[in-house]
Amino acid sequence: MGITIKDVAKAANVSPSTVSRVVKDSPRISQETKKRVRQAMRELGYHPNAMAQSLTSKNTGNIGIMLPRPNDEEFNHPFFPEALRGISAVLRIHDRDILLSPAGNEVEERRALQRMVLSGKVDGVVLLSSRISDELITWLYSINFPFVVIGNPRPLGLERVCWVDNDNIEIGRMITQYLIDKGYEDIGIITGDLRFIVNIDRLEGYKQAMEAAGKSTNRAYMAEADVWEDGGYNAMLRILRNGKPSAVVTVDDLFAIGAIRACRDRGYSIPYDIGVIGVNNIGVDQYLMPPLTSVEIYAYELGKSAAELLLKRIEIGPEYNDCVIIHGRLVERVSC
Amino acid sequence: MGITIKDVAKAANVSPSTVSRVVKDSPRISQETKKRVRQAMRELGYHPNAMAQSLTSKNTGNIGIMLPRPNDEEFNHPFFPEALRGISAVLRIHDRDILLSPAGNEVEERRALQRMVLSGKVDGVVLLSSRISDELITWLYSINFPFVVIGNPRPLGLERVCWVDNDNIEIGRMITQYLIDKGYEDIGIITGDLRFIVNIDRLEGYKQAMEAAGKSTNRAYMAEADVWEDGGYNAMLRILRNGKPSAVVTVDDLFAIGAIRACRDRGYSIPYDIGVIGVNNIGVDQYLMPPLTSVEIYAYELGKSAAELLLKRIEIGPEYNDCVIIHGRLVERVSC
DNA sequence: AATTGTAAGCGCTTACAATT
DNA sequence: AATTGTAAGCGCTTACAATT
Repeated sequence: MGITIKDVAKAANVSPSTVSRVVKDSPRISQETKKRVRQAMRELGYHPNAMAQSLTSKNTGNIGIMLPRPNDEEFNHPFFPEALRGISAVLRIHDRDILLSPAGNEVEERRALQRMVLSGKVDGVVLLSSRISDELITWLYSINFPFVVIGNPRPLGLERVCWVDNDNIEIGRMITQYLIDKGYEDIGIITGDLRFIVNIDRLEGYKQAMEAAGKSTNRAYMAEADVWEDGGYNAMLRILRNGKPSAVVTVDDLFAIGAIRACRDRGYSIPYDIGVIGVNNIGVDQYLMPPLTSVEIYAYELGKSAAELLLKRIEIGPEYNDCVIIHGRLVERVSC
Repeated sequence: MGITIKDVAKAANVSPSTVSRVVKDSPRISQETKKRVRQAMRELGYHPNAMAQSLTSKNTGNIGIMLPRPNDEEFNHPFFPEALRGISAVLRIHDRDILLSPAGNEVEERRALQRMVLSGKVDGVVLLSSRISDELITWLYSINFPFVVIGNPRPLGLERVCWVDNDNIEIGRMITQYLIDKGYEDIGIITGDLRFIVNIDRLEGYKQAMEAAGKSTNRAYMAEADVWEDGGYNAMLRILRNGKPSAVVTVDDLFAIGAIRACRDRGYSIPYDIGVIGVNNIGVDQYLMPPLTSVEIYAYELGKSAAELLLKRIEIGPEYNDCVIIHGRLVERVSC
């Protein structure tokens, strides 16, 4: 700390602007000068001051990420580190850093985002949370700030947002169809919070597949889970109070894990008495008893594509917008 | 974007310095002036430019976090989101943001840290990775930059580093002792990579407990696992090739999950043929078959304490240093 | 003594001018 | 035409001066 462009300039016997140009490797500077300046930089241990650079150049090199709120249970889902990995992979190449603004609740979240954006700490934002409220999206949209959402902003009817998502209706259909093809008769479903589009869509896919197979959906075999394993456990218990489905579609592996436990606690064995299928293909799936059939949703790719779209959006400007849909792949194991 | 302190000054009919003081709620400004200036700020939609503030005030409001490298398998361990939650919880209160520098490998990691620090993008750093090489620690130490490590820097012999950790020798002792008390005879162990202090320590605890009980440790029943479930699976298989221990200590639940599967694949049932115990008390533990006995290590608290120490270190200066040791708590379930 | 303003400076970038 | 320098400016902070 302390060595500035001026010190280097003096040492290399050039003007500060020349040093600045050498730092950015400008073609306007001759090779000999560059050599001399770089030499001086090395000798003095010069490092550009990022804040000064940002102030003058108007870009920060930072991308803001809105994770689910750390207070929410969502935060602990393996999806997020995986998506974050994907984002990191591309930001790394472009020499950008990630800025996280810790927020405990919805109000803080909105304020955190506004501060990040309005105080100029980031060049763009990725909204990595299905619960992300329309509010954040519409606001960013309205001020024309670069952002991309991981999830489907379809209900907002905004034409030019960048987004990346799985085809969750398709995934709902896929897992339901798989059970149907296996010959299961009465197929129930455990969804997550139905204020999330991802859950609405997977449920919709389930309904479509059931209908296409000429099966009626039975409300007694449908339950909305709240939080992960416990939520899945309780939801399954509620279903079992109404009767015994032959199989159960679950919109998330963590729900499936809870549901399986509930079945077992009621004396049912998986997959013989009840088949169970999940979504996400999380790490433990193949080590569960029985190994859980699931859908790989490619969270890493989701993150990667999101970062790529955002970078393009930043570079090209508001006239750019695009979306990427990533298809799931069923991973067959033995739980159904 | 666009509204500066000067615009507000003009609108409120004061000087820029007055506006600046109002922003920081300086006691040197009268209530009436504050009111008037704030009014103007609201009307114009003023937001302070964070970069300019940082440039002049010499602090950024950002804390850098070195997560394990996203390319490493470690990155996907539930420990990290949990520790991150704890860090977030305290940074939120102090209105600080988190800066992550994506790094794919060791070299990039070092460069990322150096850039973060030397370019002045952060006021302090938390090293959240047991593999974090001494190099990073000793460097930060040598330049007197505020940092805290989650993990035990003991081998470096640096006197004044801030750190936070479990007592991993104690944890190793605790889980081994638990098996001994349960009457298990031949107790093996699956450790992780022994270049990590956490693993060395837990192994040490195991040895201490065995010795104290007058049991000899059997190299045939000791294995080093590489990556998580698969690593635990393979390690257990290697042990079973040498014979059948009556129980196995595992330094991580993910290893335990793999190990249990390996036992089952060889026809052994848990806990009747082989007892298994893990460490970390991850979310799925109680939903496993059988539910896994483990040790709660309070990753959230670890993160929280780390952030608190770091903030103090930043505020007070290099003469401050402290460490926090968080004790594990055994969570009894049915796997042993 | 309490309140406000002046002006320099933080460390860069970049339009424009100057030099060869 | 190729290379370098001058100087203003980015949006703040803060020591010091000035005013009441």
